[in-house]
Parts: sequence; structure tokens; C-alpha cells
Amino acid sequence: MATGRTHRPATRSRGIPEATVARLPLYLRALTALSERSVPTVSSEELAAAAGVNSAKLRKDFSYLGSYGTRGVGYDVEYLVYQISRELGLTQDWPVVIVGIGNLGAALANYGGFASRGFRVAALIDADPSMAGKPVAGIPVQHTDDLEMIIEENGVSIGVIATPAGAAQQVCDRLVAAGVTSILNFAPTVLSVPDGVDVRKVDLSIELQILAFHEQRKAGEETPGEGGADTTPPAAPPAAAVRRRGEGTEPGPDGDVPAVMPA
Amino acid sequence: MATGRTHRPATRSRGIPEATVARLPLYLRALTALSERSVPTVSSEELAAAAGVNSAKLRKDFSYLGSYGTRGVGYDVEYLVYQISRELGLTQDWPVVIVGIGNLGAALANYGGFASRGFRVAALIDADPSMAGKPVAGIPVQHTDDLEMIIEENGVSIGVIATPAGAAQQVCDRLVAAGVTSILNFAPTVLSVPDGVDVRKVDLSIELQILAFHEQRKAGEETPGEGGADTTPPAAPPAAAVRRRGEGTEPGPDGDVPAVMPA
DNA sequence: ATGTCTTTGTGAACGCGTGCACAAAGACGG
DNA sequence: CCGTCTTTGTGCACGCGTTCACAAAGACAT
Repeated sequence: MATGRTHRPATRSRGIPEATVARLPLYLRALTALSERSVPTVSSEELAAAAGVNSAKLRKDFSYLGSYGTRGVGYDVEYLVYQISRELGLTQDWPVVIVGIGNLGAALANYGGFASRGFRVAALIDADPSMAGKPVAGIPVQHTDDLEMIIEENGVSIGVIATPAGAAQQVCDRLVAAGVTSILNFAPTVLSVPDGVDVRKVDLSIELQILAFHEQRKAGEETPGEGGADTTPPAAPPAAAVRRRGEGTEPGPDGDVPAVMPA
Repeated sequence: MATGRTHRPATRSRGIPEATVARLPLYLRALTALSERSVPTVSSEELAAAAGVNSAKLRKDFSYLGSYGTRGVGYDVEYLVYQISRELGLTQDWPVVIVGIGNLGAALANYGGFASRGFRVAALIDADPSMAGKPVAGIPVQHTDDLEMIIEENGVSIGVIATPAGAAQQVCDRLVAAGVTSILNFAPTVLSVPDGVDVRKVDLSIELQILAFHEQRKAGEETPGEGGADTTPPAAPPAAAVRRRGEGTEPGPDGDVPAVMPA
């Protein structure tokens, strides 16, 4: 029974909390910028501001890595860049394949942020035969048929899926079977993978939907009486489920918006 | 002093926890798929599996919305689709502008996931004059000069930034000044915005770096003695900071990997 | 060497999110 | 109408992550 889990509890076993790991790239980016400006040291306060986090949180994060940093002075920028890079595994070369060279795949292939951080686009793969050989971002697109061979020959362990949703799981299975153990998924689907394989997903429309939620809440609070909702009043709820939360008993969270709203 | 905060504590004020809001789009997607297959009802167990989450978590999430669902049967798919859509504010139309029509911007403009969920690309904006008028995804690109006018005329409250990092803050400031209150940022920078403006960021390279971390850990644990790290042994740490965590006192977390490793 | 002043590193408290486990609700069959 | 069986809704406990607040550490001046 495929559980479809996303393999969350992976880090706790050895020191560094997941939340901290997720912030390390943020610090690294800020530090790199400082390094380019030849700034020798930063205080936790300054660096925290640059990374957009709380300074206490930053210090605690760094404390998991060890005691780099000098009291009364701050952190040595170059040294910290190295330590974080090493911790993240960016001191080694990571060959990456991108599968699905549509608009998004092409954008990813051209994205400079990859190459600059130890990631190397080893191959671009697409199922469309007419794409084969066509160079994107200077790299010739290869056909899906050769996926396994490409993975193996280049020792790829990280794969990026930028295919349509329908093809994602199939591509994922092939990547995993070929030896990929980390997947960055841009397709709007839940991928199910065996244990030991990490999946991170980026869903563009989900982010927008979350924004819409907050946006609606803002609008609804400032102008009460103007909520939105102008589509047809959906399918009739199953008779039994009409009873909403604590009807008649509790006051209701905020005067429950009726199912059908005035236009 | 620009704090650069990302405006986190926004939802708690009214019921639904942020973590739940972030999962609603996931449920919605799964439900939509079921709806298209004309499935009338689902149990929390089934839906949870489809969405890739724990069933208890799903039930608790839904309990924040109210008591939709029938014990012994499950949830009415159509009804739930409507309730979640309404809660997320997707029953109304959200005009969106995309600023920065490079590879990524074009990919976003073409991305079907937007239009299908109540989001409408109202305009594409780019600073390059040679792009002006050129249609991308059927929409003519407009010049940055007209940004304020476009925002105002279309009543845009959500903006997507897909510019290079250097231009992001400036674009952000203009968007906010023109009335945008929600921003989806793809540029690798920390945006600072006034209170009341929501920012969500998507950073492609950060996701890869997190994967690399886990990947390195996997590799390091299975084959101890083969870690990686082959670059020069960084800048010399400031003399005082050389002392690492509990040297001589504590045993060390896991035998601190030496700075220079054998190839 | 001693004192002062800055900044780190962290102990402790708190709050949120997660997951278990179970009682209550209701469908369904007899 | 009653009993059984399924599935929801949620009280509770636990663990992670965040934040505060402060003692210890060291730079730097005298």
C-alpha cells in the first residue's frame, strides 16, 4: 500500500533540526553577499536582518553547527561561508538532471542559482522526440528513453521533475529505480516514493492560493459586508451534513458565513 | 530601520491555523481530481492518502472549517470543494500581475494552474523596452513605466516578482506603493515590506540545497569515510574562534568531520 | 593586569502543530 | 425500532521550534 509519505523525519537523528537546515541556505546567501563586499565580520544582529530572521534564532541555528563566532566581535564571514557550505554539502559537486523541458524546465535550466552553488545540470530530459538534440541553456535535450543510462553514467542522485502532473509519478519511479534518492518536484501531484528517498515539492499555484486566503481575510475585515463569493451556491450538501458547528449550542466562531451569500 | 520581516503572524487572529491553510490547497487539488471522476464521497482516510497526509491531521484541519462530513460515510466531495474554495477565497476573481518576463516569468504566464483556480493574469510587465508588445502566453508584455497604472486599472492586489534579485526590492516597493498587498517572490532576496503586506517566497536553489544536505547525510552514513569536501580549506578562522564545540570536554556530536577530507 | 563594554551561546518557558485514541454520531440491516 | 458497524470530530499528550533573557567570553582601552 503506497503511503505517499514525503519522508519528513530525516534529520532529527543527527543533530541539526530540520527548521535550521531550511534556513542555512538563507544565511549562506546573505553571507555570500557580504563576502563579495569584502566585509570581514558580522554580528548576529546584522546577519539576521540581512537574512530576514530573528537574531536569537540565528544564533541558536549556528550553535547547532558548533561555536564559530567570537564574543564581542561577531562571526568571521569567510569562515562561516565555508562551514555552512560544508554542512550543506555544497563543497562537492552535485550532478542534477531536469526532466520535462517545457517552459518551466527551460527556466530551471537557465537559472543561474544552481550552477553557482555546486549544482551542475548534467542533463535535460524530455519525452518529446522533436526536442531531442535541441540545445536549451547550452545543453542538448535528451530523450526519456535514455533516462536510466544518463543517471547511471553521470552518477546523478538528485532529480528535478518539471513534467505535467500526469507524467510525474512515472518519471519519479524511473528516476528512483535508476538510483536517484532526492527529488525536487514541480508537478502538482503527490509523489509516492520508497523510504530513503527525499522529496521536496514546489507548487506555484499553492503559494498563490495561500496568498489569496490572507488577501481575502484582509479585505473581509476592513470592509465587512463585502466578502466575495459570486459563483453558484454549489451542490446541495448531503442532508445530514447541513448542521454546522455547534448550531444552537456555541455562538460560532464569527457568525458563520451562510452557505449562500448575497452577490 | 527596515526590519525585513515576512509578516508571519497573520492567521492566528481568526480561527484557522497557518499550517492548516497551507494544506487546504492540497486537499482541494485531491478533491478536484475526485470530482472529475464523479466520486460522490470520500473518507478521511482515502482523501488523506490522496493528499499525502495523516488522516487525523486532515480531520482536524477540516474541523476548523466546520462540521462538514457525515459519520460512517465520509465527506461529500462537491460540497467540500466548494467550502474549501470559499475559505481560500477562490470563488472570486484574483487579477495577478507578473513582473519580470524572463524564462521564469514566461513559464509562470503559461502555467495552467493559475487560471484554473480563480487567478487571472491581468498583465505581464518587464523592464526591457524590446519586450514591450511582444505577446507571451497570449498576453502582450507591458513596460515597467506603466506598472502603477496597470495595478490601479485592474484592481490588482496580488503581484508576482520574477525579476533578477537586484531589481526585486525596487519592483516590490513600487507594487506596494501602487496598492498590491500580497507578493509572491521568486527572486533570491529578502524583501522588506510594510506591515499588512504578505510576502511568500519560492527559492529554487534553496530547495536544492536542502536536498543536498540530506543527500550528503545519507551518503556519509552509509559509507563512512567518504564524505566530500574537496575545496581548499577556506580562509583561516579567526584565531580565537578555532576552538570548536566542547573541545576536550564533550565527546563531540559525531566525531566532528575533519575540515580536510581524503579524496 | 584590570575593568568595561559588546556580543555570543544557551537554559528555560511558551506556544504551535502533530498524532493517538476514543467517544459520539449516524448509516444500514434486520 | 434496535443493534451493529463505520467513520467523524476532538480531548489530550508530546515534541519541535521560537523567543526571551542572561551569564560567560573575549576584545579593547587604560
